[in-house]
Amino acid sequence: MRLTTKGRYAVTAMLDLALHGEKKPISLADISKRQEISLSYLEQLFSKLRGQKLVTSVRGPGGGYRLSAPTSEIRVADIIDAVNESIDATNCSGQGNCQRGAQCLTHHLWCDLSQQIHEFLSGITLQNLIERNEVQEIAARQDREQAEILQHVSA
Amino acid sequence: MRLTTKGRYAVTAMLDLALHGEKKPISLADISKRQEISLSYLEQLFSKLRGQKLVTSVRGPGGGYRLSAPTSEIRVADIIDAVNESIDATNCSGQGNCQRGAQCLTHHLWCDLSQQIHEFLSGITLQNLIERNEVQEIAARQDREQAEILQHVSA
DNA sequence: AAATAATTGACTGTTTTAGTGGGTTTTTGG
DNA sequence: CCAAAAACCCACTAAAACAGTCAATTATTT
Repeated sequence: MRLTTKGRYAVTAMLDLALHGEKKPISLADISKRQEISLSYLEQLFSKLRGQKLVTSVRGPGGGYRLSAPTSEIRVADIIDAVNESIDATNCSGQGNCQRGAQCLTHHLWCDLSQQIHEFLSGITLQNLIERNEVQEIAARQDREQAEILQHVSA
Repeated sequence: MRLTTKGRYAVTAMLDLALHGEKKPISLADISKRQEISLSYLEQLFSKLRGQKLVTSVRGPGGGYRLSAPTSEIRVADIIDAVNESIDATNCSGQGNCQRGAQCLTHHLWCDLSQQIHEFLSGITLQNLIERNEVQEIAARQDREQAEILQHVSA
């Protein structure tokens, strides 16, 4: 099982989209600045997210990405799955052939753990995250910081 | 966060020890055969398990490893920790400095997830695993298989 | 003395991560 | 119409971790 920056970045970027993309599509360049994730890396991630139909894209100036479903219907588990970070904790991908075709001694333990994690992350939608106070506060801070940077540039 | 064969092997080996090591110490060679884990790799793992005082060692013929506590007091989470597979799902090791000293947008989510997993794996002891039917059955199968191999060798 | 088993440490091939860089296409605001 | 904005696509890479091997040494017991 893996949960690395890849999955974390994907969820963070999707949450950024949920917070800012109500009206117009949001460019990866914007997300890159706000969340401090490299643009090229975001492109890779969004290629997968688009493949799994979690977002839709609009090309050209003023374009960017949109969520392809309401925030209350996009679950964290879906996002992590989309970027190929399996939530599966078993070695045999749940097949039960971990020891010469049969189950290894701890097979059931990892199955139970996988299910536990999956239930937890499936129970959390982007909407749930938006409603949290900490998320609101951090988002506000990030918006302030970006506004300051824009001032510096224009000055 | 990572959960790979390293952590899985460690738990499997410890469970093997719990199942077979009631009277005499168990050699890594035995565990290696039963659980099909390379001996050299087991040596690495047990070096760490010993460092965390989860097992004690006895050198020389008839030696091997013993659990250093009753099976009901060794939790799966302890074993995974011991082999350096952090159960922490955050990028900042829980420090909250994921974005230029402040918290990133999804910091709390990963904290919650970490806690969830930790609680789950802390709630399971080796004794709990032993008491499961599937574990008993798989252990019995492994003992049978090893007995057959011994017959082949002597024949 | 010989065999057993832990202990130690260096070394290695492979995979994944976390990117970078360069180019192409599509679209639109001016 | 056209230059710029943005998605899209592909190849490449350094570093780390994983999963393991190999060889040598030390301690203990029969």
